[in-house]
Amino acid sequence: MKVRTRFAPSPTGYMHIGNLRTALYAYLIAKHENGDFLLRIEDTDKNREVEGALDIIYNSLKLAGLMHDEGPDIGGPVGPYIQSERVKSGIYMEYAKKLIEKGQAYYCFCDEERLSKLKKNVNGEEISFYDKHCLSLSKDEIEANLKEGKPFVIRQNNPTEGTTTFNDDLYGDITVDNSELDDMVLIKSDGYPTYNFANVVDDHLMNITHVVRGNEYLSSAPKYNRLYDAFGWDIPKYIHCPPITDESHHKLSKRHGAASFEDMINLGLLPECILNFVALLGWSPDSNEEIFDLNRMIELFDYHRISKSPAVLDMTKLKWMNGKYIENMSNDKYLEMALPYVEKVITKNYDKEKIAMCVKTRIEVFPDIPSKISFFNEVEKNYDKNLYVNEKNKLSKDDSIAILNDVLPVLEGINDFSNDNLFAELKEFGKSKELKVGKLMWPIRIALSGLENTPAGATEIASIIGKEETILRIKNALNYM
RNA sequence: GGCGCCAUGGUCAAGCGGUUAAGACAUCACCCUUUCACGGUGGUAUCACGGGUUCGAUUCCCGUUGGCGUCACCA
Repeated sequence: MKVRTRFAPSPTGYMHIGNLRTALYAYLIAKHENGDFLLRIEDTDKNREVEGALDIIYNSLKLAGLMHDEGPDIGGPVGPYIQSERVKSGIYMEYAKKLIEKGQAYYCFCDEERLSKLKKNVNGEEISFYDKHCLSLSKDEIEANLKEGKPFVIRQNNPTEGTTTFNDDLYGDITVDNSELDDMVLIKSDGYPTYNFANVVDDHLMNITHVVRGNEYLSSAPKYNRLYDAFGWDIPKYIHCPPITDESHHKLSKRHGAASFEDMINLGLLPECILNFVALLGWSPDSNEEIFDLNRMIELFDYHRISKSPAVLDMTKLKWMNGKYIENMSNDKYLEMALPYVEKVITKNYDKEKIAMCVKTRIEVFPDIPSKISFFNEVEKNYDKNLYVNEKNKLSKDDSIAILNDVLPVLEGINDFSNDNLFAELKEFGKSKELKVGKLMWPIRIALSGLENTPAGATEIASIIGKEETILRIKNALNYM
């Protein structure tokens, strides 16, 4: 049988990073076996509709490169792929009624008031459990209520004794007492199905073979199994994924800063890097590889190696990885992405490509660029004069002043300001003064940049800003001291 | 609170009865160097605890502790 997986988000308006990983794993499971990956929209809660949410889902998947084979936008043989549209055809109600006939579900007319009486408060948390009140309604009573137009829901009828077992490919067999199984609502009073019901019906109707989802569904999975059994349907393989958390082991939330795919994109992280990183949060390949593109992931992916325990998202490593991606980029692609950031701060007529190349191995995200290169455009006024003291080179401030004074006429005499030539000439000059290259270059670099750390050496900077500016900056430095 | 799941360094993790307990990020030291970064070498640091089972447990079983999830007409 062909492997078919699905990503089934509800349109909430953003792509949580855990969701993205779920989508990725579902995609990889399918593609590793040349199967189908489908997109289904679970919009059965009309109160939570968010405008533009659908576009965010499409755009995120596209950006991540997770192209679906069937979905609302491209159609497919088992559509429609939006649950609110499926509702219109009446399928959920139809299947719910089948369940009622089988005695596996029943009408419930309880109102909110009665329901609220069933609630208990445990440690400040509201907990409810339905008491099967409406299960005992006679056929006549039900008919009368229905005829009267009384609002109703349809509930699953779960046994109160015995146990139910389901199997997850990662977690193995999990058995729970049926007394734990609440009679959950299948069809809401507005006629829409709940997630609990719709996902079972649709996964079956769409021939899904592997159900991939977060492990917050682990505790309701037995109830889903009872639904499959009641219908006589084959139960798909379950793969419940562990959560991704923040440093304090809480679920990543919006306030954490970067909980969603778009948050991370906005931070300047590359989509392919985010995908790569997130794949490794809860899964690892057989080999020691850890930087790979989507195609390589498809090759390597074995879902049996997905971990069962939660993973903390480490921003530091994510950024490190992004730096690796930038480093490994072709120069053409790199320049295309870097240049806009360079142009933001460099207004003078310098070689912007050269400047961009200076920072290629020194940035983690593109937005790091401006702060690293702004000195090319202009030296910060009141920089710290103590920078002219450098212990490692045994350099005092007076040494620096002397070097700058000595080197000024030398530079004035050089016309070829290419890096190679400058370096050669200055090295030669240093030799005559018995100055080590490091010691000689230090004050020059400080004078040209006003910074302790720069993305380029003294002569590289000089070659970029040119002779005139180099000499000007050294004179300014001397005046400043 | 009931039920369920989970538990290897600060973090991601490999391991699936016998290992000097991989690798990566972070961290520290040194090397390289025209500063920083990159790169290189090396170091510090992990099997939550207590019982079993076994000739032998990080690995299997039970318990404890801790964390997380769930208990909606949300998904």
